[in-house]
Amino acid sequence: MTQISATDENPAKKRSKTRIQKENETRILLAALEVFSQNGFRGATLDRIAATAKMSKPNLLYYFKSKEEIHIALLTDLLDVWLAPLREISPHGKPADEIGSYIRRKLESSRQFPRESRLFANEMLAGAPHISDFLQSELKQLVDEKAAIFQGWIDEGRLAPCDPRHLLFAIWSTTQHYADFSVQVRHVLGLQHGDVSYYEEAVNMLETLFLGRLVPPVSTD
Amino acid sequence: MTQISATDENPAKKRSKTRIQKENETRILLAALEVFSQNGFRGATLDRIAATAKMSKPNLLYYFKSKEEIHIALLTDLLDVWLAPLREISPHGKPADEIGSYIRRKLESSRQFPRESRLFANEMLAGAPHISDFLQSELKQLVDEKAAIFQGWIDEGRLAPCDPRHLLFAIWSTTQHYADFSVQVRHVLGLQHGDVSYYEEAVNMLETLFLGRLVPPVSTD
DNA sequence: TATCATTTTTACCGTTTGGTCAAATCTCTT
DNA sequence: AAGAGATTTGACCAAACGGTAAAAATGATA
Repeated sequence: MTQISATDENPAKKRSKTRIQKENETRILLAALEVFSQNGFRGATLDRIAATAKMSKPNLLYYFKSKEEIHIALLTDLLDVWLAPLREISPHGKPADEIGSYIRRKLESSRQFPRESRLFANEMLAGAPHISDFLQSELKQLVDEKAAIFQGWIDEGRLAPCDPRHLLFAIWSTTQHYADFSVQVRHVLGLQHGDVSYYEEAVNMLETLFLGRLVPPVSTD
Repeated sequence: MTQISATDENPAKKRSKTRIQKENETRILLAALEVFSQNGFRGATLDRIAATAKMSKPNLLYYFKSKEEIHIALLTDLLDVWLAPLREISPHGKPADEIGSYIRRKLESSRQFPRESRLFANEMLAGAPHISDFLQSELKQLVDEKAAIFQGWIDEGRLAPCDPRHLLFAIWSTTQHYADFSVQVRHVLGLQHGDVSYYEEAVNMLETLFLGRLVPPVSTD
């Protein structure tokens, strides 16, 4: 299985790209994102991607050699975007500020790139056949680094004792949920297709959850 | 698109089932769960399901008329299991007890039925083509009911002000994450394939998160 | 053990799938 | 306007796909 790292670059193999080349590659990747994010790699078909891109299948294959190459191109683009919000966490800020703004960044990322989020989720569900190297190297390293920051805050008593990496899991899952499970969210809230007005409520909920006290410390119970 | 409700029952259409019938249907559903949960409906193939069940494809189709029928059988079985932990939430308990035990039930469900969780997640990512009716009726109704309980606690000052339905989303996402994204969890934690020892840490994290105070109310910042 | 229903297999069908190829068309530069 | 390179198309292919038909094998029962 072909693997990907976040820092992949194609070091000037061929001549610079034509206008048509750039346009069509963009169209193809956009169409492929739509299809892959709904049906996963195996569930997606070149015919469907080509139809979505309003292009013939052989024409599509003129720009990308195979189905897998398209998928890999999408994932490679994704991985940097994926790490960006996490990279920004700084050891110098206040815990509440850093965690709060991380949550807002992740939530904003979910709202802006729901299909990218679902693409990633599909890859996870399939067992990460294309990005297990990335998970074990780049991601693990970055998580270890940021977890150390959290641990520092915990040691200083500025953050409740908890496993920092599981704290990250909780932030990832709650924020990405609004993209990956948006159908469920909308149906349960009684919203129309495409209505993403729930993101404002989501910010409030997650700030209450991660920064506030959900169950009052002194309860009447 | 064929739809499913949680309360589907097949009211004695045919004679009672043979021993072989029961055995083989079980084998097929188990194999199908394995395949569907990894690749989604479109990504799964009858050949692969048959191979996993160690059975010829026509033999498999002797027990289930079509690929969709197998999928529907799996989802139907799933939906009741899915609602069970939520149903148990009682208005008479203490908020912390009720929420805490709900989290533990959901987490236990993730540990015991990770493939079922991924089957559900795949259906969500695909836009819930088979269970949108379920989401809009049974699930929404139950969520409204339980959200009212939470709202009652909020009104009495026993639970921090928050949108109860989004609180449920947060619990769902964090608990199901350990099944749906288990590859990522294991890789980030540096665990081997199949090692699910992280569930103990997960319980601690989620109890701290939902019941405790993550960022101390009075901080040194 | 003969009988009948259940179960399994073999051979197949039409369609979809990922992908190729060569010819035709278009675009850009001179 | 011509030529070269880039782009697009239609015709095609082998394999995989979901599914069928009928015969063969097996199981239960009397």
